[in-house]
Amino acid sequence: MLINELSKRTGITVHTIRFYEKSGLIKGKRNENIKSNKYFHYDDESVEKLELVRDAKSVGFTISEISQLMDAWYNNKITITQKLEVLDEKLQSIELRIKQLKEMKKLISKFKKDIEDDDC
Amino acid sequence: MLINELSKRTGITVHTIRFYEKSGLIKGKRNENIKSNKYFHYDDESVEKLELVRDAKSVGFTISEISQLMDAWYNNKITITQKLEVLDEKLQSIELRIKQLKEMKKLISKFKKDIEDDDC
DNA sequence: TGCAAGTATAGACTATACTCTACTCTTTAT
DNA sequence: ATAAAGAGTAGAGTATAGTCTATACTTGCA
Repeated sequence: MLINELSKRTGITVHTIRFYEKSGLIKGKRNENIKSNKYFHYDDESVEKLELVRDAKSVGFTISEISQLMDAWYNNKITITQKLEVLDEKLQSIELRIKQLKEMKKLISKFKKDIEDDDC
Repeated sequence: MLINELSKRTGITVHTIRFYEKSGLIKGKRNENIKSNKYFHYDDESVEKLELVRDAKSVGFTISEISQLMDAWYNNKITITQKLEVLDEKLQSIELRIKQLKEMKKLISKFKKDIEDDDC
């Protein structure tokens, strides 16, 4: 599929997809048999990757962290040990974030309760 | 206390504190009796606020979201109903983030397991 | 008294993550 | 055949959140 369809399938704009391509998150392939244009072709893996990007972004991962995750997911040039290291690191940072969010939740809830009590 | 002490107490640089002041997160007070300088004076509330800024930032809140929280915490110009609205909204966004983080955790754990199983 | 250290303001600079514009070339539909 | 739509590249512009520099004034200590 070309970039327009990839965009429609993922809901990510063509501009942003090109930005991700430049950032190395996804890679379109040019068809060697077609000499008339330089269009990039994308497969289902690109869709999958962009969905991962969207999910990882929503939990606060940066492009460079997502890049690391992508390598663990798809890159066969790094060893299994290295992959597991990246994944464990990300799991730990997720745990920490959950912990911090729960603390913030407690703080806001407490403050909310204080306001409600003062009101009576 | 002056900005230097506030910086030492919170671990936030003088530059960043000034940036937060410009952004409206904290407000130093000038002493009307002192005509020779325009130094800002800060109290314990400023320390408290900067600690809240730090905690809220660590869970991914933006400056403008933190600004809203600050208003709910300290600003008496908005009604209790409005304060509770802001707090409920933030609680909901925290819940959502926790949910998303747990999903991402599950995804990474599953992928980790797949790698470990393939290894055997 | 002098000068290093502290304070304020304005504005430049950086990094991240887009977002958009200009320009060129290709494809497709009429 | 031609014009709109789509694709590519380069580079400019935007928003957020700082970070740093220059300049000028004030304070505190030897």
